[in-house]
Amino acid sequence: VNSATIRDVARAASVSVATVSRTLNGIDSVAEKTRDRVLRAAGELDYVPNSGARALSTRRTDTIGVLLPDLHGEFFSELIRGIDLAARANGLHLLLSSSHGDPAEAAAALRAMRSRVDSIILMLPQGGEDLLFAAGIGAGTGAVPMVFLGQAAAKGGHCSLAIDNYAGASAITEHLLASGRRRVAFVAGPADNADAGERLRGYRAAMRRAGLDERVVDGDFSEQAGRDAARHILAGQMRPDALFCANDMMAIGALDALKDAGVAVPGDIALAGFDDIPIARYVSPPLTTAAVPIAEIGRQALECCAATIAGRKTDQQRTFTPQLVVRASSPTNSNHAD
Amino acid sequence: VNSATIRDVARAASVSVATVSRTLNGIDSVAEKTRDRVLRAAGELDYVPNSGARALSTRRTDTIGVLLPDLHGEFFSELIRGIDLAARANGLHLLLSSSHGDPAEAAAALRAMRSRVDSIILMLPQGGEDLLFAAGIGAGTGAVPMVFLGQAAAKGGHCSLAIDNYAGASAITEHLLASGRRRVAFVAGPADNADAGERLRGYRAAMRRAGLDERVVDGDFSEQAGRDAARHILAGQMRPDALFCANDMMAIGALDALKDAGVAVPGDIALAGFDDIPIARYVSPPLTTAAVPIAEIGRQALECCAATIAGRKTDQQRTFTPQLVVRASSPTNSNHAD
DNA sequence: CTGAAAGCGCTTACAG
DNA sequence: CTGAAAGCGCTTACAG
Repeated sequence: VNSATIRDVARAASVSVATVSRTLNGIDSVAEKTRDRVLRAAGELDYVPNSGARALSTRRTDTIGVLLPDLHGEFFSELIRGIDLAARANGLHLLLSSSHGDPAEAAAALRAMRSRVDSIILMLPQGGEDLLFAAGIGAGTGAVPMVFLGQAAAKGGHCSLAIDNYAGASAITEHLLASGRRRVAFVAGPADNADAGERLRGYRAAMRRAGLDERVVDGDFSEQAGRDAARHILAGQMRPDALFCANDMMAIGALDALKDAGVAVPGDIALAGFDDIPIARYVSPPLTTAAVPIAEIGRQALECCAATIAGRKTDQQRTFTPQLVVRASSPTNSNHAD
Repeated sequence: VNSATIRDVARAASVSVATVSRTLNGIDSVAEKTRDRVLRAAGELDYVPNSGARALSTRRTDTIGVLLPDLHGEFFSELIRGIDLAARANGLHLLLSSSHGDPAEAAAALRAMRSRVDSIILMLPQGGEDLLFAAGIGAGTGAVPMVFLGQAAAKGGHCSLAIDNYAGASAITEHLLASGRRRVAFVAGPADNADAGERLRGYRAAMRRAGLDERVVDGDFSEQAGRDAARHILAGQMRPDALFCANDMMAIGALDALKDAGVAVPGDIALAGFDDIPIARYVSPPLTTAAVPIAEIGRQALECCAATIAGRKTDQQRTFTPQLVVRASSPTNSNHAD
């Protein structure tokens, strides 16, 4: 790769490299005429500063690292889109990586990112946050500022953007109950996932308040888990009249299994999910869910990074409350005859 | 950011920085004892080489740039996932960017990426390829090797992975005709999109071979465009008995609009899409489509980058033929009474 | 307003 | 087998 260097530009414009640097960085007073000459030379040579060299002297990479547990599906797609949008607006690059749910892998990825980014947006698969800090990552002054996604509490002065899963799950459950359902079952997410835990807690609290027994089936956020859960429930004796899945993907899987089994939704069983991923409105019947502003969270995460880099603020915790979206899978005025 | 530098490690191990470098890079003969000492020191200091500095002397960044027209939806999500998978396997980082369909923006992004990556995977929105080369990007010896996605022809020794859209669209159209449909309408993709153009060509050829009139409605790959197209067609006089959308998202939009209008699918109108994005099988009825191995293409694109960097090969053109997937939206034995 | 020079943290011939 | 030194391409006090 033989691109032009700052020296080539300096030579072409008959100035020192210092002057080229100053001109291109828009700082310092550079004579109008000199400036023009430099700019023209840079343009003709199609000069683009070498980012590695620049990073070496400025200690800024203008890059944000993004570490996600997975890159699969609509949720992460939306999140990345939101992050990308804000990154472009801030002139920042994005270094993307996924940890595939393995905390050790996440730690390794974080370490590899260290010198390549100014800040990191990360979403940890499990309660891996502690693990991370135990590994010495994120602590100390030498640490890269981080923005945690989906964790209720920010540690050591880092930003954190969380979803009020408890409130969202309570709202969904209450809606199902208000529509006349009584035997509301819940399909849980991964046991070690904080978001999933809160959703479970929200469901439980709402059932308790209504004086009803809870019914929890295991799941792992995958569409297949939803399918399995639905089958499991149909095989049991006390068939529920409503099924609340901890995320939309599982609800979609469950919907499929229910249809296969000839169970009417919402006629026999009302169905609800969580997230409001784009597909949610296209399945049939459209899915009731708790809408999480995914792209917006991504955008704010990036803005948080940008602010931290710019030295404007350091930490900040924000919680997004999901909005109940009632669709045909669980109509409000349930004509459900029990 | 005060991470340990190679000098710190050298000091701690009582050797020169050259020896540390050699040890960590696994090259050259380093005495067993020295090696152990260096490794221990590096471990204790949690040393990670500064990537910018390393890139400066090796001219390798171990990073692959990915430039996509958009980051929205399942298609790109799958693609990125495939790329990421292979990147991890090859110890490569991913720098992600989207051009939002603007060729000028794409050129700027490419330029900004230049010094940050060893190779670039890019998918151009329009016939922007020519535009790119006209802008001097990708030409010459100083150029970063690129892998083109979705373009039939590789330029200047770059790799290219393409989809045989023509074959896929022909197959879909022939399937619809074979199931007894005669008035097959086509909802086109963006006029300036090469993939979309080929799909249109495939549809046209199949209709011509069958001696039938074509019927093309404009679209742009968005779900909304599919909805609009369906409405447009229902408003017309000659109502088609099959609708073939240039991609799944439009088919899903069309499906929604058809349902709203009380039109039975496939009873009144058979429906087909293209891509086989994950949602395709979850809509009701499940969508007939031409399956494109999206993640696999992403994986191979990355492998192509890796191979080029390693100096193994330079160019290569591969074409993937989509596979016809018949689902309930257009059953083979159509009980369609015309 | 501009230039010479040091320094950012690495790698790699070149000696020894 | 190991070290001293040059060099990668930038930025930034420090002089002038």
